[in-house]
Formats: sequence, C-alpha cells, structure tokens
Amino acid sequence: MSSTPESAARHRRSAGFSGTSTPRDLPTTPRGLRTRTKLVEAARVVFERDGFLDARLVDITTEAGISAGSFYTYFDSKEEIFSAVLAEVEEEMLHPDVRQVTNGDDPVSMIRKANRAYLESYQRFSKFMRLLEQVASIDEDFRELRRKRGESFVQRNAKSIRQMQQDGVAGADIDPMMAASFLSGMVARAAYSRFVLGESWTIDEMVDSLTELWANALKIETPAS
Amino acid sequence: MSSTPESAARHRRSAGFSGTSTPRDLPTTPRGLRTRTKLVEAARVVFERDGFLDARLVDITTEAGISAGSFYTYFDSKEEIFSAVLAEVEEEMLHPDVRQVTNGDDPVSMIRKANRAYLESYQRFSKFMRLLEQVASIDEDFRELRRKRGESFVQRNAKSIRQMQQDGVAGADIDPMMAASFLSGMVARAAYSRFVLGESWTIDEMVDSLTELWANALKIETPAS
Amino acid sequence: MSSTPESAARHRRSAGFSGTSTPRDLPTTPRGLRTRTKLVEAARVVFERDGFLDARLVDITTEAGISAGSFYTYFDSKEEIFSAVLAEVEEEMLHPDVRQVTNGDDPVSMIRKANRAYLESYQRFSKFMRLLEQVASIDEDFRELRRKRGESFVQRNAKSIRQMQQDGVAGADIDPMMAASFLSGMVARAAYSRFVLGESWTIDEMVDSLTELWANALKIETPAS
Amino acid sequence: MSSTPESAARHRRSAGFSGTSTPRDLPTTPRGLRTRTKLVEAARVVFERDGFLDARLVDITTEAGISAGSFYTYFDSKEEIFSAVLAEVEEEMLHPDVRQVTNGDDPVSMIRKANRAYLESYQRFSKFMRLLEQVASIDEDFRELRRKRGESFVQRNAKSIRQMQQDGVAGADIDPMMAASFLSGMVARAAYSRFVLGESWTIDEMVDSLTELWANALKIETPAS
DNA sequence: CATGAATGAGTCTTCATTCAT
DNA sequence: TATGAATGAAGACTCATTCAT
Repeated sequence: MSSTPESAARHRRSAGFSGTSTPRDLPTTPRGLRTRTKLVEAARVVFERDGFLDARLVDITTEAGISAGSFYTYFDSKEEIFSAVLAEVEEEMLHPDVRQVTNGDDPVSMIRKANRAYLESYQRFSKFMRLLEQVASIDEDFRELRRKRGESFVQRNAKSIRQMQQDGVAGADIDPMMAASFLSGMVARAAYSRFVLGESWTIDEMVDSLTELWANALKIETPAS
Repeated sequence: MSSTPESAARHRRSAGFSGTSTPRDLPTTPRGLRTRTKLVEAARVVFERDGFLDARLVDITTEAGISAGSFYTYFDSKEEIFSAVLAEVEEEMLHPDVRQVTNGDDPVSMIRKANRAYLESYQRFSKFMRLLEQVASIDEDFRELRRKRGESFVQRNAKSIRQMQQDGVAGADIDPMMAASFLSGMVARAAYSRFVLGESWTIDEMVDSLTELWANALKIETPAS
Repeated sequence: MSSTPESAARHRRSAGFSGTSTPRDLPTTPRGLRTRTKLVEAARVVFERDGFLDARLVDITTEAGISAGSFYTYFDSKEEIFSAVLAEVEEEMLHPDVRQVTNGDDPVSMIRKANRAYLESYQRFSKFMRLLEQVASIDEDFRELRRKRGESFVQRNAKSIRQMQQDGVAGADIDPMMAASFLSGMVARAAYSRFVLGESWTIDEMVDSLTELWANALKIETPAS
Repeated sequence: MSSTPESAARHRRSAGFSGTSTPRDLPTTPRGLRTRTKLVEAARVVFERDGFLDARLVDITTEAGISAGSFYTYFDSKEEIFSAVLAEVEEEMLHPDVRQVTNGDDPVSMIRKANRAYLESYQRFSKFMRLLEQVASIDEDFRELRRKRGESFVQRNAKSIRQMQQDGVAGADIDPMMAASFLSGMVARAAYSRFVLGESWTIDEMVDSLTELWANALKIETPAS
C-alpha cells in the first residue's frame, strides 16, 4: 500500500507467532547451519525493507541466494522465520553494552542514562522497531508476547521507583506500577515519533526533555544541584 | 494472522490513502446516497471486526447487503472506503460532547478533564483505535496524515503550557512543544495499553495517575492545596 | 484424501510398474543387502499405513532409518520399491502352509477348504490387499499384471470343474472357464467386503455360505449325504 | 502412472467426499447454472479420460472453456465437483428404463433380466465405473458411502430370495442376506472383469452363465421347463 | 444504478530427485 | 555406500477488479 502501484501488497493470515509454532531444531550440519543463517539474515533485510506484509518468501530466498523450495527445509512460514529474526535481533540488542546502569549515580543521572540508552538503541534498530510495530498491529499473539516482555521491564522500573520513595527521593503518593508503565510508555512513544515518524528533534534535546519530565513527574528532589 | 490456517494470501495493488486518492463526489440520487451510507457502515463493522488486511471487499458488500460489483460505483479501492469510514468516525467523535472547554477551571482540573475525556473517547472507539493503529503501521501515507493531525493537537497543548509558564503556574525551564508532545504521547500510549492490549487498570486510576504525572512533570503549582 | 486438509498435491512422473522397470540386481555387499531389506520392510509398513499415494519416499527412508538420498542406491522410484514389496509379500503368502492339496477329499470339502484358506489368507494380509486394490485402480500396467496372475488361478479352477463334470459330479451344461472366473470372483469380492469394507460376518459363516453357493452353482451332487 | 512419462500423475489428499463437504447451493442465475453445468460435464469428460488423480482443475476449466479461477465460484475442491459428477451420472443411470422388472415372470427370467440390465448399464457407464472404482480405492469416506448404497440394493435382493424360499422355489437352508450379497458381488465382479479389465466374453455368454450359476446357487426349481 | 459471474495475476507449498561431501 | 541439503517443476487457491446484462 501507500507506495507505487507496481509494488503489490500481500497479506497472509496463518500460523500465528507464538502459540502454535513449535520452533524446529537447528540443522545439525555446518552447511545447513550456514544456510539457515543466510536465510535469517536475508529475512531481516527484506522485512526491514519491505515490511512484514509485502515481504514474499521468494524475496527472502532470492536475497539469501537459495532456491524457493529450500525455505521449507528450515521454516514453515513467514511467521516462523520472523520469530527467528526477532530472536537474532534481541540477542544483538543485548550483547554490546551490558546495559548495567552504574548504580553509584544519583537518580536523575540514572534516569538520563537509561533514557539515552533506550533512544540510542531504538535509533540503531529503528528499521526493526518499525517492523515490530507493524507485526504487533497485525498479529494478536505477537502483541501479547510483546506486552508480556514489556511487563518485566516495567516491573523493574516500578521497583526503582518504590526504592526512591522509600529513600524519600520520590513523591510518596505516586503509584509505582502505573507511573513506571506510563513513563516508560512516554519514552517509547517519543522514540517512535522520532525514529519512525520522523520528528526532527535531536537525541540530546529528547534526553534532556524526557529526563526532566520524568524526574519532575516523580517529584524527584535533586538534593544539591 | 493469528487466525484460521486455511485462509491464504491476499493481494492487491494499493491505491494509497491520501496522496493519490481524489475523494469522489457523493452520489446525487437519494438511492445512491443510501447505498453509499450502507457501504460505509458495513465497512466499519467489517474493518473493526476483521482488521483492515483481512477485510475483503466481498465481506463488506455482503454485510451491506449489496452486490460485489456495486462497490465500484462508490469507491475505487479498500483504501478509499477506509478513508470514508475514518471521516465518518471522526465526525462522530467530535459531535456528541462539544469538547467542554471549561475555561474557568484551574490548570490541574483542566488537565484532568482532558485526560478523562481522551480516555473515555478512546474506550468508546477502542475497536476503531486498534484499526487505526494497524493501518498506520501498514501505510506510510496514512501514518504521515495521522502525524500531521496529531501535530495541531500538540500545538494547542503547547500553547496552553506556554500560557501556564507565562502565568507562572508551570516550570519555566520546560520546552513546551516537546513536553506537549511527550505528555500527550504518554496518555495516548496508556490508552492503547488499556483498551487495546487489555491492561486492567480502571479509568479512574488512570486519570488520577496520568494527571498527577502530567501536572508534576510541568511543575504545576496547585495554589491552594 | 479423506484426511487432513492441510496436505496438498503430490506430483511425480511415473516409472510404471511392469513394462519399463528392469528390476535391478540385488546389492552385492552384506551391508547393502541389509539396507535394501530395511527399505523394503519400511516401505511395506508405510504403504500399508498410508496407501500408495500418500506414502512419501521420505516417510519410507525415515521409517527405514536411512537417509533420503540412499533410496536411489537401491530403487529408481516408488513403483519399483512397491514391486519389491509385492514380491516379498507374495513369497510370504505362499510359504507358510504348502497350500494343502488334500486330494483325497470329496469335492465339497475341497471347495470349503479352498475357500477357508483364501479367506484366512486375505484376512492375514488384509492391509496389503487393500493396498493392492488401490494400486490396481491407479495403474493400468499393474492391473494387467494382476489380471494375468488371476487367470492362471482361474485356469486351475476351471480344470477342476471340468474334471468334476467328467466324473459326473458337476453339472455338464456349465461353462467351466466362466464358472471358475465368476465363482472365484464371488469369493474374492466377499473377502474384500469383509476385510476391507468391514462387513461384520464371521469367517465361519462366510465359508459355509460361500461353499454352499459355490457347490450349488455347480450342481455338485453330494453322494452320501 | 502407467503411462508415458510426460503424463505426470498428481495426487491430493483433502476435503474428503461425504462427511465434511456441505454441497453449496446451485447458482441462481441462468448464466451461472449454465456455467456450472459446463463444469460438471467437463469434469466428467476429464475424470473419465484421465482418472481422478491425474485430472487437474485446469484441465477441467479448460475443457469447460472458462478461466481457472471461476472453478471456485462453484466448487471448493476436486472432491466436491466429483460428487456433482456422481450425482449427475446417477440420475442418468436411473432415468432411461424405469428398471421395473416385470413381475409376472418366473424367477429365473427375472434374474436373467436383472443381470442383463446390470451388465448393459455397466457397459454403458464403464468409463465411469472404472473411475468409481479408483475413487473408492483412494478415499475411505467415499468407500463407505458406496457400501451403504450397495447395502440397500442387497437388502432388496435378500427380500426376493426370502420370498422365493417361502414360495418353496429357493433352497430353504440358504442365508438370504449373505447369498444376496455374495451373488450380487459375483455379478458386479464379472462386469468389472469384462468392462474394466477387458475380458473378452460376450454379454450374452455372461448373462447365460451368471444366471445359471445364480439360479443354481439358490437351488431354484424351474417347474415346467 | 444494480447485479453477480468471470477473470487472471500472484504466491505459496510439496516432494521426487540430484549431488557435493 | 551414505548423507541430507538443495533444487525446481507443478498446481492449488485467493480475491480485487471488470463487464455484460
């Protein structure tokens, strides 16, 4: 859609992402493993370029340099290979920096660092994030999967907030779970606006603004500054 | 996706939502007008039930009780009828309550009222909002269209913030545009989490929490409290 | 057919059963011989379970515990391994009881014994008989092959009938060849009804009834009864 | 199979014949009805020529002179159109002669007439009968369907036999149901041998022989002849 | 204006068979 | 011999769109 008439949109309803699909075993031989890897990488390229819906299996196999039929040696459906791509990207997202927010910092610095890290990661994976958004809007199973993962992230944030409340740093009358959820949502949404919708803020501006809003929202006392 | 496995690929050459489509004139005869109305209503039902992608034109015409061929008397494509549905729903969203602009209230009350109004509207149109989300994730033109509309909303909010800053009610060091954008995004995201993803917060809880976060974020001084 | 809807078309270029296929030599090494045997046994299991059409070569090699490619070391096609299975089963069908040709008996007893032997054999190989029926209905060459084999069986029966006529035991006005053919057909059909279609007669009932019909049909005089 | 290598054999497993398929309504418009009829007739030609398995939907639509996609306007699968062909042929088989065996005749004449009628009908529909045999050997649902229909035929014959026994015309020690089943089977098998396998008997010979065997088998007394 | 049958481009999917290791 | 990954020909099926009535 949206594009030149010769790029036809294609859509499928099918296997679903989570519930039904039993991820099949990795191939045993090195050659098989190599081909599978080629496929997943090709799929990522094609998905990020064309979106999930417009991506045809042929495009993926062509990009991978293998025959169309070979696809089914490794995956049963577009959904299944998407899951594989997702797994790959998640791995990649976690590895580089161990995401350990240095604990010695003051609360606002920690928030700032977390916000910056999030935005930078989002930027780096912006094409994939758009893809993620699309798939989530299409597939309920996947939406649920994603919600659950987000939840644990929110939990951690809520715990921090609770800690700050006990330390007398954050406002006591704030519901930690909802605040964590809403403020995380705010940052996520801002990243989406910037890197998917194309708003023209700089990352620095965003970090400053988001951090201030976040800190204010929690009524964090910045003791000596 | 996520649904019956026996269904299969859907193809089409997209007409696009905004750029290309010239919304055609309304039919002149009363009969034609009636048929068009039936079609738009049917389309809304089908879109909200099946999503944009899985909705087939046949489903729409069947739901409308007219023949498949008649569709093209009124619309050129699925995208075009979707636009018509969108227009219809927007009208419906604005009409009922004239968006009570109770100006006499204090800032926090106004924010609270706006938040509540937004959430209630979102709830009432939640099926449509999910649909909107899907179409936005699929179609770039539509995404852009939506962003622009959101912008004017954000502008208005930014103006309010600027006003409050001049009145000394809100923190002066805050960037009004970004704050407006991010805080609106927070509320929108919360509504999505609640009414599309199915989080189990009550609306009252949400209004309280969002309003407090919003007011704090702007460092709004509540004079007599 | 009649089975899972998600399975789909099977294609192949037929090798044919009889005419074309030159049964290749048995492998020379003991290891090769063992593999071939495993394949034939596996093929029988799969054929009897899934039918000729739905049996995939992969199923057969998997059942045999060997790799897909190895199939072609021993056979050129599904038809060819089917022929091998057929040969194996025929051997098995003949060996066990040396087809007791109790010549001393009176005609009716002989007929009874033959009928019982036939039914019992059919029962023991019922799964294979169903398979045979399927392949015959699919492949003309095989149908012809089968017809020829049946002919010699009918010839033998015709000879018996002719003998009985000369002995004055059977009606003289009966055409021995046709009678032999039709009555054998009757028994074969009865067996098919019982063991493939699932009619619920006991074997004893069937033997009694078939024997009486057969003896009556030939107007066999039962001397001392 | 069995044929020249360029005629490829194709096989499907799918919808099944009876249980699952809900025969859809006949088209309402004359045009639609005409097309459906063309399709069914084309299907019969193709099925009888190529067999059920080798018949491709394209062959059928081509023979009918319509586009491939139009097939699905009327049928969901090859099985479904086969059922339609079956219905058509059955209608045709019953109409011509009202199959009323003149009741005034003596038993043997009646049997002779019935046998002749059966053989002539089989001959006329021999191509279809071979097809029927094939489908029955492939699809269990259809096999069961066919068995049930045969049963009522056998029931009627059994009733005749019982009547003859009461009239003292047929041997009293014969089981009517089994006799009816086995003797009908004999005739059916003979017809198959002649018209499908290609035995070279004349119909007259067959009628004579089958009638004699049948009458003898039931020990029918031919009073004054 | 309405109808609904007809079209055909486009994609998926299977599996016998080949072949490099 | 054995392996199992790679191939590619073949057909089924969908549905937006057209068009004769």
